[in-house]
Amino acid sequence: MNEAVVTILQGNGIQPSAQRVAVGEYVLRTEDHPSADQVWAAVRERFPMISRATVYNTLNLFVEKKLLRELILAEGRIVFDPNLGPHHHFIDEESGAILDVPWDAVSVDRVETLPGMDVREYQVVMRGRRRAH
Amino acid sequence: MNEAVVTILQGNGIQPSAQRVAVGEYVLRTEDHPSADQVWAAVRERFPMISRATVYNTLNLFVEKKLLRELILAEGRIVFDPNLGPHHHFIDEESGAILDVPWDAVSVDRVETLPGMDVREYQVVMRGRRRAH
DNA sequence: ATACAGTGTTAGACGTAGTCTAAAGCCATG
DNA sequence: CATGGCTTTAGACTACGTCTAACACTGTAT
Repeated sequence: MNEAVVTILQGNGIQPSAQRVAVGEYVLRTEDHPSADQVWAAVRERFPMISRATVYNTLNLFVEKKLLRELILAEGRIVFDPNLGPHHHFIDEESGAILDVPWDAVSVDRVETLPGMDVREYQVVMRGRRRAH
Repeated sequence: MNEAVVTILQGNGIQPSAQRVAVGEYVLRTEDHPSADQVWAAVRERFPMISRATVYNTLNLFVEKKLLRELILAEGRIVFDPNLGPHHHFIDEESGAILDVPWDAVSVDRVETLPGMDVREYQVVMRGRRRAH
């Protein structure tokens, strides 16, 4: 078992079972924005007998305990983002890949003053093509 | 048959069948952001024998012909937005309602200069609570 | 050691959203 | 009124996610 992940789980009030650690080892480290079934597939490579329900339960538990954030911006699916700090998202229309965009890379104004709305959080969602830079 | 809708469909190269006009009468006028099944339910009230597949086919046709825009920001579902001009979106966390926010109500800077990304379109997605104003 | 309680895991059933398919219907044209 | 092309239909199918009920594991009290 990975000690670092065990510590993170315990620090957030989660019993570190073998299955939860296996899910955490993958999903808390990845730079991707995997869907639940992608997490299931990745974890099964090292833990072949883990069940679908356990992976879904564990992901929902991690979201509840704020180890992951749920994003709803890819094609009709929920994906998970271990990057908890505020940031924006860029979706590559060619591959469907979701990239993080640093919070300070774009600036947004006047969100706080919208009439009739208490904005608790916001982000810019961009779509386009990746290119060489 | 609603003449205005018939004209819109014909002007966009769509044969105005009775079913397509019925879908158009609802979805091209609404201020809501209905899901496909909500459109199906609404249209069936006046056209009870219309099939699910026809509604889905028609919505996809409208999107392809640019009469509707597809949004992927509600809870795991695709919704349709007849407001084609650029605008932002506010999601009321209490009710799940999606509200349009005028393009000029917020300002966004430096999107064009992101290294490695050709941004073709973008929008600000806000979440929070509605309040009296 | 043994029983028990509480937590976690499992397979599979289920619900919902959306797509696909094959057959049938409609309608303009010759 | 036969033909061909487009449209619609019901239902099968797929994918994603949740739920359920049984089972397994762990730790504590006896």
